[in-house]
Amino acid sequence: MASDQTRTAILVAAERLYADRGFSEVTLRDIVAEANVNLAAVNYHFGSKDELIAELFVTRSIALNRERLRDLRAAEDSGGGRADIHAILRALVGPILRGCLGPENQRSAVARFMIRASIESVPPIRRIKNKEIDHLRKFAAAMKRALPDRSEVELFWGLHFALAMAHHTIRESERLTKLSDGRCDLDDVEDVIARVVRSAALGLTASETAAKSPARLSARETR
Amino acid sequence: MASDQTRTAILVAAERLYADRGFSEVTLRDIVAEANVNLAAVNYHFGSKDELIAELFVTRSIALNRERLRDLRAAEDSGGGRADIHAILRALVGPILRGCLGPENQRSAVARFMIRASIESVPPIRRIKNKEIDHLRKFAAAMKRALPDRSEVELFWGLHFALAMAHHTIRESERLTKLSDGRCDLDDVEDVIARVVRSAALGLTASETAAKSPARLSARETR
DNA sequence: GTCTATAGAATGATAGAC
DNA sequence: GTCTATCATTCTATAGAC
Repeated sequence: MASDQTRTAILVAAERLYADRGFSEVTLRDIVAEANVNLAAVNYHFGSKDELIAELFVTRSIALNRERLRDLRAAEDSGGGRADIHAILRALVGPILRGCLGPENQRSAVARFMIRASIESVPPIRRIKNKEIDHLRKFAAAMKRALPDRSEVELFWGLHFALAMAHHTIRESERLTKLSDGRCDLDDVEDVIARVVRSAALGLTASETAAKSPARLSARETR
Repeated sequence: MASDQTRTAILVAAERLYADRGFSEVTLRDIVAEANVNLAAVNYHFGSKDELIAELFVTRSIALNRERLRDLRAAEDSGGGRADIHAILRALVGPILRGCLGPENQRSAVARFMIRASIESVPPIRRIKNKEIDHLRKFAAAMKRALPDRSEVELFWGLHFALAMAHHTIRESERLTKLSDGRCDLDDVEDVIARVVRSAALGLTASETAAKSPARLSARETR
């Protein structure tokens, strides 16, 4: 049972250090020093540095996905099995944005770790992300119920763009703040969520005819 | 002058290997073997592994930014100093999407390198990206000329979301293909560009009143 | 100036004693 | 399960040949 103590100590120390400094800047020796355990303990309990990162990320991803699905179910239940498209998109992007944005000092080690995982795309994390497709399919299905007249291709693109805006906002929050001289307020998380949801929903509900306009031929004379 | 040969050989080999395997999977020894030069030559010509990556990325970024600005100028010139918002957004996201999407076998080592740079966000590349703000300001200014009635905050968010959709599509193209069972065609680059431009422009031109709706209070009972 | 050979410091991983 | 000692590999730095 002493094993569990060591194991947990490593996980806690690793998450804190990765959140603060990033994956590439933290060595196994840093982690074992912070956790007050032996260097070989990491390899014994997790197998490798990559598997340690993977375990951390899997744990946090499961919690995030559970939160998303709870919000989605709540939205569909309150709509009698068919949720509003805004509520669906809000369930998709709300939890991750709430965890990763907001005033600096309020962000937990958990959220800061997830930001790192989003920014520094290391191999073990990429492998896990590729398995999230089943989870996303549940949202695609809910969107189909909300907008039965939309083609599935359009729905997939809308889902994709919603995630794009949410993740990019997390990844590049610093740049957006600088670019706008602080006028874009990234600490107002609910405002950010509303913007992402509104923008993604607009693309899904606006008249489709504009999509195939010949505008694509303008402004290009070379190549 | 033999220096230039060695230098160039290192750059060519490094770009090819990084494009194929990713930054974390390629060692300096792999690069010097591919380039048929000595290990220390890398340090002599570039100082460190990070500076080699930085030089590669800077070169490619400059070329990309030049292409973007050329498209932007062309759009503004043909509109008498005020371009259509669609043309501006197209100049912003078109060049990078054309370089990084399209049929697998048509993607050059250059484009594949830029994809890697976009996916595996290593420290030297992050540092450079943070300096791109001046470049983006030129697009923000053009957007202000195109939509003088829009608040600057809205314009910055629109610019940000356009980049979000473009970059996320490059990063997660594989996942979108799998999620949609191949129904979202990422080889049709001009269609992807049209979708991104349309979606971003919609958010900027649609009636603003919806942005601050009370919908943000729905579907959340906990936390 | 240009490049090579070689040494140094640090990292992830492992074998084997306890 | 835990720990010490050690390995192979990596990036970096430098002395000195051409």
